[in-house]
Amino acid sequence: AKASIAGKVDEQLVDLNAALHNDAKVEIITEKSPEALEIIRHSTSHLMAQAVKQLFPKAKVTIGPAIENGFYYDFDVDAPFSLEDLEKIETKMKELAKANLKVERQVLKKDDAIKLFRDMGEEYKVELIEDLGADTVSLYWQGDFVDLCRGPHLPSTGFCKAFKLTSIAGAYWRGDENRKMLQRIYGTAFADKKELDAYLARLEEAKRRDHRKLGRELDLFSFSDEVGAGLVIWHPRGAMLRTILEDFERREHLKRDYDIVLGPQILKKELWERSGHYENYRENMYFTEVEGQSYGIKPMNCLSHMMIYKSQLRSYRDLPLRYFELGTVHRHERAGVLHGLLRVRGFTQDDAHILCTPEQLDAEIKGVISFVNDVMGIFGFEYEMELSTRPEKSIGSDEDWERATNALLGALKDSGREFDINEGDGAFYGPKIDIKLRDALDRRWQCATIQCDFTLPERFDLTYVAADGEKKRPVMVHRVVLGAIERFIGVLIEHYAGNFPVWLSPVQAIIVTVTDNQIHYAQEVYDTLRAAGMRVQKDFRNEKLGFKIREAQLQKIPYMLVIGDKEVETGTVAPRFRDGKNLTSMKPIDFQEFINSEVRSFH
RNA sequence: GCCCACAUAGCUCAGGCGGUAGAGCACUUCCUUGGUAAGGAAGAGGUCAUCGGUUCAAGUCCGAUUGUGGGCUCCA
Repeated sequence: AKASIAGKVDEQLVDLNAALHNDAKVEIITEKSPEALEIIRHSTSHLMAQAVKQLFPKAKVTIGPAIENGFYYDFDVDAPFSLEDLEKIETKMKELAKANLKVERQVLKKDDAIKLFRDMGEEYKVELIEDLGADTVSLYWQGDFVDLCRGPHLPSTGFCKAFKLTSIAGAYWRGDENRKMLQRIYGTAFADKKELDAYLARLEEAKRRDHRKLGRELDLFSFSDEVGAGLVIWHPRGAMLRTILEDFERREHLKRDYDIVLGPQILKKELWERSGHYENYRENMYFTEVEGQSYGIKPMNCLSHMMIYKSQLRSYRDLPLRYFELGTVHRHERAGVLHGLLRVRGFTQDDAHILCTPEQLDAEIKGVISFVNDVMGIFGFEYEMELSTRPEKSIGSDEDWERATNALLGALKDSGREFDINEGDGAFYGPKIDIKLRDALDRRWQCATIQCDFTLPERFDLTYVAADGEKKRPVMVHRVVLGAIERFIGVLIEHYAGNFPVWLSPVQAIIVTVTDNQIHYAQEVYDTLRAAGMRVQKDFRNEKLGFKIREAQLQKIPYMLVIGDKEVETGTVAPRFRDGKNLTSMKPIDFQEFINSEVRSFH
């Protein structure tokens, strides 16, 4: 039987025992309802706060919401929590859940609530109530514990049946780095143990696929203390993977009428001052000074592209111009944010800048969205789009911002897909569309972005001659499809768990001999396939076949071509796929054709 | 940048209360020529991240630095 845990009255979530009025539209929320998880997690966070208050009476409570995969609660404590504390808290939570304390809602006048929390020494709650600005607030009691909360909550603590505390972290009060750092405890909760276990298993799977682990095991890349944090060193197989992606990108861009361009790594500081980057982004840039001239190592590629535009007088007949560059940039990311390939200091963007007339803007943005859609499909990613609007720290006129925002909005609406709006999340020079892909484990990653910019063309006085002979200002669109190649490869590794499709595999096949007797023939096969452009490797070592198969399997090489006496006699190879399936023997030339057909389906 | 934790052989990890290091895999050599996920033996490998301090004595205790992990803030 499904237990009822809350209710919905006139589309509002309420406690199960909420008062009803005539004509109310009533719905019961059970443990299996889509709304249930959030309530369960929120109530579990209260349960955790109660446990913490009992074990650490001096701890001050702040906030504790449900989040995507669980919940957290922030506490102000004298000493940080330890891992042992976490276990104690979890044990205490189980006790409190077993006691099945009734959870009760109480509505108080603002001043009474402030007095209540002030008397308890809970100054964070006082601040929250004061900022709410409401006349009355609701509180939730369970045993001796009370928390300021909108609700709804589970009827009693016994409904918290499957939870686990997962980690401790520091977190700023109200997310402000100038305010006090609190201690946050993360946990997760589900309706039952089975769902909790499934979630924990998914975490294990994510750990197994971690691109940092696979990157080392598959010998793709490394980092070095001596080189510096956040700077990737690509090993042969990783560099091959990158090259395949880059070749793919060049082809796809040429198909869509982009021009490939290339700018220098360092540009004079004065240019960055003119673009506004020096003003807005200086502390994240690297500079180098020679003979009294300061240069900025580029953190983005747009300035060279604008120089190309400015190198001649442009006519409206030339537009749109689409400049594409696999542009390597350096950004001094703060030490604490670096993370494997996903957040680095030196990386290469598949960057393009489209310069067009205002009339062409809609079509160009639509073109980029369709480009992104094609590429995501090839890698098997679902994705979601978000529009980010003007932030507080920004440059440009209200009029330009409105025009740019409308252009993006129009293209999004025309795409026929759903999208979210992030108010105030745009770049300092313009609004943007962010595209977040979903990988095989349903995690979201930001890769593609489309940014509208009316500011840089103004600052650099970009113009074109319109049909009427007047000089006009072009619009600039910054866009990436994969984003940073480094990050995209990190996501790809985890998405495929290292089992890249054949067209992406750095090594597509490995030739494995059974004994030394076949080396001569095997070498011929190797040379033939290499010459035909296949990424093939050889393993002619004096080891048992089983051992060599195991190693190739662990390297996740798609095809193993076994050559024994039989194959030498018949002039064939015996292919085995990495899933363990053996294919029928075929001539090397036929195998090459077989692989090609698989690869061709992607482009 | 902030909070917490961590740093021992190429990799994964052991090393009570301070007394100059150990395993498995990988590597090298030899034996083995074996048909689809580990054949056998021997050998070589470490300024215990770096710098400084305490101590008769420091992987071990303390501090700083660098790097890494989980978060927070940030991501033009």
